[in-house]
Formats: sequence, structure tokens, C-alpha cells
Amino acid sequence: MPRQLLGKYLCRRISGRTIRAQITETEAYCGTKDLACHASKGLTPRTKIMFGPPGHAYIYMIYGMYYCFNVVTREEGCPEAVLIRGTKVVSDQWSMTGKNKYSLSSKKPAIDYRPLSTRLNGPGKLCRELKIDKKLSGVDVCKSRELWIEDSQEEIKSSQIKKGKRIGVDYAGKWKNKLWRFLL
DNA sequence: TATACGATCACCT
DNA sequence: GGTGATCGTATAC
Repeated sequence: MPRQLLGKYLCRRISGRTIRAQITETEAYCGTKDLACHASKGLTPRTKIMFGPPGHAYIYMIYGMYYCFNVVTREEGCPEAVLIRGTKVVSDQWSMTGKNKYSLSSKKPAIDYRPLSTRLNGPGKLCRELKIDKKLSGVDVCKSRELWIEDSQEEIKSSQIKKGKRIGVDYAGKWKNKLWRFLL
């Protein structure tokens, strides 16, 4: 599933405008045994979306300031999800203006003028840019008109996909070495 | 109730 | 290479 999502479009409607961003990087988090997966803590208020039906958005806050967006990939009771780690903009009627406000500290500008390529290439960054937050947690990405995923025309060959270890999960024992990160 | 820390990022040396 | 920002969640008391 993490490989099947590569190349597809992550779509977001903001104020009546639609942004499409091609998914270029994903990671898989697999069930209650995978110590890197939040579901390894069991069914809690936080993880209940992952234990629910597939196709729903599991969105959580990390480090007190960023959100991460995942898609639940397996049937109810089987808590697996794919984290969307990176995207590339395809069509955009909104953030090309470069007027996405952010402020990490008072020193920084209220408007982010950096190119989009550097604003969508990370799980926290793409959520900030696409205004994905906890309010969208649980939405069905097959049905939602706010946040959804579309197939792309292009065929992704397995030779185009690089694999690697997942990022930021050094605490997860042997699970940290699983090659469950995938990049186009 | 209190505390430790994280599926990150930007900035610093 | 390292660190601070900042808060929800899990875990310990």
C-alpha cells in the first residue's frame, strides 16, 4: 500500500480552491507489534482511527507544533496506516501566491516566501502548507470534498521506487530497521 | 496531578 | 553535527 500511494495526488480544497500534490514519499506503520507504530500502545482515543475502517485520515500532532497525515490502509481492527512524508505540487490555485502564514518565532516573517518545493517535502511541512490539522482527522479520503486522494495517469514502476529505513524511530528496537520508507 | 518525550522543522555552529 | 520551540499523550506516582 505505501508503494501504491506513490505517484497519486493528495488533494485539498481550501476556500473553494483545489491544490493537487503528487505523493513522493511514504512510510508504513504496521499494527500492534510494530513498536514504531502508535497502535503498538493499543486502542486509545488517539489511535482509534487507525483501528477503524480503511481510507480514513489518521492525523496527529507531533512535537507540539506539527501535524502528520496518514491514511488507514487495512480493515477495521487491523491498525495499519501509511504516513505521507513528502509531496510535489502539481496544480495549485492558492499557495503559488506564497502567502501561507506561519510563525515559529517572532524573528521570522509572517509570510513564507520560500518556493513550494521546499514547503511540501516533509510530513509536518506538507500539513502546514495544505492546512491539514486535527479537524480533518477521521475523514474518509475516498469521499471527502475537503481532503482526498486521486489516481494519477502515470504508471509507477517498481524500478522508480527507492526504499529505506523509517525516519525518527530509533526507539523502536528491531522495528527501526524495517525498510518501510518508500520514495519516488 | 506531574513528568517525560515524540512518525518535525528551522536555525545554529 | 546540535538545539529549541511547544503541547498532546502515555505513564508513573
